[in-house]
Amino acid sequence: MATIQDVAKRAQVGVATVSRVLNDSGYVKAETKEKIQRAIKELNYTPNAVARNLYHRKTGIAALLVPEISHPYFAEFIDAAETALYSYGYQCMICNTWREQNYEAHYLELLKQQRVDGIITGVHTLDIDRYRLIDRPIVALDRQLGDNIPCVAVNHEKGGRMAAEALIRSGCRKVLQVTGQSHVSTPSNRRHEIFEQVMHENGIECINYISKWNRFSYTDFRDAALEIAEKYTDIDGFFATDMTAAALIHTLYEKGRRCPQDFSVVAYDGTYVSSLPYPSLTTIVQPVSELASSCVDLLMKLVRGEKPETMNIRLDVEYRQGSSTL
Amino acid sequence: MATIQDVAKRAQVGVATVSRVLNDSGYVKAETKEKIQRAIKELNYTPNAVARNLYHRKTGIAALLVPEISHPYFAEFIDAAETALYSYGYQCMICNTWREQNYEAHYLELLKQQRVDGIITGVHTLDIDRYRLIDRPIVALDRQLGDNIPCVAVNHEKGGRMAAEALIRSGCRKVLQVTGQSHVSTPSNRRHEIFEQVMHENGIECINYISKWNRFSYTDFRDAALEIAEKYTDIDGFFATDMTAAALIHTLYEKGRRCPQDFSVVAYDGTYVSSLPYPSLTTIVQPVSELASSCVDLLMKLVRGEKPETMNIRLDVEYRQGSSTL
DNA sequence: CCGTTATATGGAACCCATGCCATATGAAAA
DNA sequence: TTTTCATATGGCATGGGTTCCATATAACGG
Repeated sequence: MATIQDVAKRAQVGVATVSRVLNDSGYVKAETKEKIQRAIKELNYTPNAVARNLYHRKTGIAALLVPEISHPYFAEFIDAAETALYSYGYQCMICNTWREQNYEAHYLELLKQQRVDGIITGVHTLDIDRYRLIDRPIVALDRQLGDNIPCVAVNHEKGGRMAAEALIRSGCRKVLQVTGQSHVSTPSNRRHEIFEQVMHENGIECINYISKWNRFSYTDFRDAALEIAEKYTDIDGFFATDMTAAALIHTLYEKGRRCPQDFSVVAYDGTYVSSLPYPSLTTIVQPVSELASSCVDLLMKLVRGEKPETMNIRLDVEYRQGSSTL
Repeated sequence: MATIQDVAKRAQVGVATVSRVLNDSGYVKAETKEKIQRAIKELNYTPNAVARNLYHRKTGIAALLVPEISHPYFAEFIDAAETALYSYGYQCMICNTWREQNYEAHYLELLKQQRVDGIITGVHTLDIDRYRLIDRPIVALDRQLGDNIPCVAVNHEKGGRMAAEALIRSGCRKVLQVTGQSHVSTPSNRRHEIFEQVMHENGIECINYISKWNRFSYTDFRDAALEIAEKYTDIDGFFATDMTAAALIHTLYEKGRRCPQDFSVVAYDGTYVSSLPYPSLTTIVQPVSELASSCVDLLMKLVRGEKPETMNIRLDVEYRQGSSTL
């Protein structure tokens, strides 16, 4: 590919003058400018951003670490984050960690090498300490990564409470919630603690089913739903994320149990998945787009060297009534 | 951040020697090596990939152009592509074009500047000519971009035929297919031509409904489904992509029409969405992961400067029986 | 003991831009 | 006429690595 030297040679000027034209800075005679622009076109020249980035010590790239891109929650998150980054003139790199420490660690190292200007991490497997050594701006989604890394999340306490209350209103007497198997304590796990607490306060038995999958795959959800259907025949209320909730409804339907007549379901997340099953899901909705743009806004602040007003952003959840509860 | 100069100074050696240690090349005394590694650790030094990339004239980055990240088809595609790229030691940049020429053009320019090593494009809005000037390796998903850009797609003719035959087997007498509004002729549009053709061969009336949305949003799909439900009351067979098919089933159900008793539906794509509605969808499945890894394999070949054996890769589609047809 | 080779290290050009500084010209001000 | 300033342009250090080449010492065979 042509370089600025080639352009300078062809236009018979110095590289500095070409640079001035490229960046529209300093004095350049109109005539000279034309000559240079002609040379640029003739050579199909495009400035090398790598060289620019080296000089300016910034890349214009931000990275997103997610456990799984095709999970609807993260797909929507990435979608919104990319759009927000674009509006800041930033490009977006994605890193799929598959919930594995190795991937996460390797990617962090890679991103540090690539000198990305900032990182938004939505993964939870790696130790906090590993993040300390990455001296780039970082924003965490749904995870507390120490004192100097801001955390963006929704109000999961409220979400867990809303879910519990919806099932109680729906008349449930014995409920089950499907929880993740996360080792680290994340804000999002709080919803399960609150959910259980509210149930106990109301004298309702609450079973915690710990999911075993670590891939987003409908067949895994179905398998879990089948196991639940066989093991717990007397549950009349479920709390799970969108996809698992959908799998539960379908699986139990095949066992002859109708939702919402025989049992109720409250889902969590509120991705488009919640409108697909029949009956449609009553869901606690996370404002994914707002989460993403908050992360990006915050990250851009860090990139500019500004101090964020708060290290903990908590957005509100929303209750969306579907047909899976009474 | 520390540079190789800092490391050299601290270890009291030349930068060349440090470089040798970093790249494990040439001769370095064990003692010196240790000294250098100590300095690296003490300074928390990480080599600057931007500088490396500049010298080597390659970035180790590939870019994915997609119309919309959160669309399940593309989310799964990106997911698989990222994984494949990772196995080649490549990082993945994503660009959301929202089906707009401006975004697509702007991103192409940006990617050229950033000197990404390769581009996989899954978007169709921009003129072919614009791709000629991007002298980087490109692979196109589902689109013919001239003679020297390879195209990866599924056998859409077969897909369209299978869909038609499924509806015929299901006893349909008047069918409707929901098509995109694409201006450019893409391999994927072929399925609609074949579908219509097969219907006519069998003396079955076929209506083409051209979708108006250009965002992936369930409410848009529902609106379209509502319009269809009201305008065409005598249709007993539908052909549409997963999400639209789901919306049709739900909307018609609310109008008192049961699937598959009163009408049949064949969906296209075969993302996880097809397992969510009730009844589950009979679908023509595109092997999205294989499409993605084919694109990546092909792109890596181009990056290495090899000539691909074929400029047209066609993968097979699969018929998956659900409960939305008889 | 000397020429040859393996080992060990550093200097400097190179990758491709940017932008400071030096230099040169023409015009306006003094 | 001389000083001053706006205009115009080019040279070169800089950013942070890599690698070729030059140089130096130690080990080895003859």
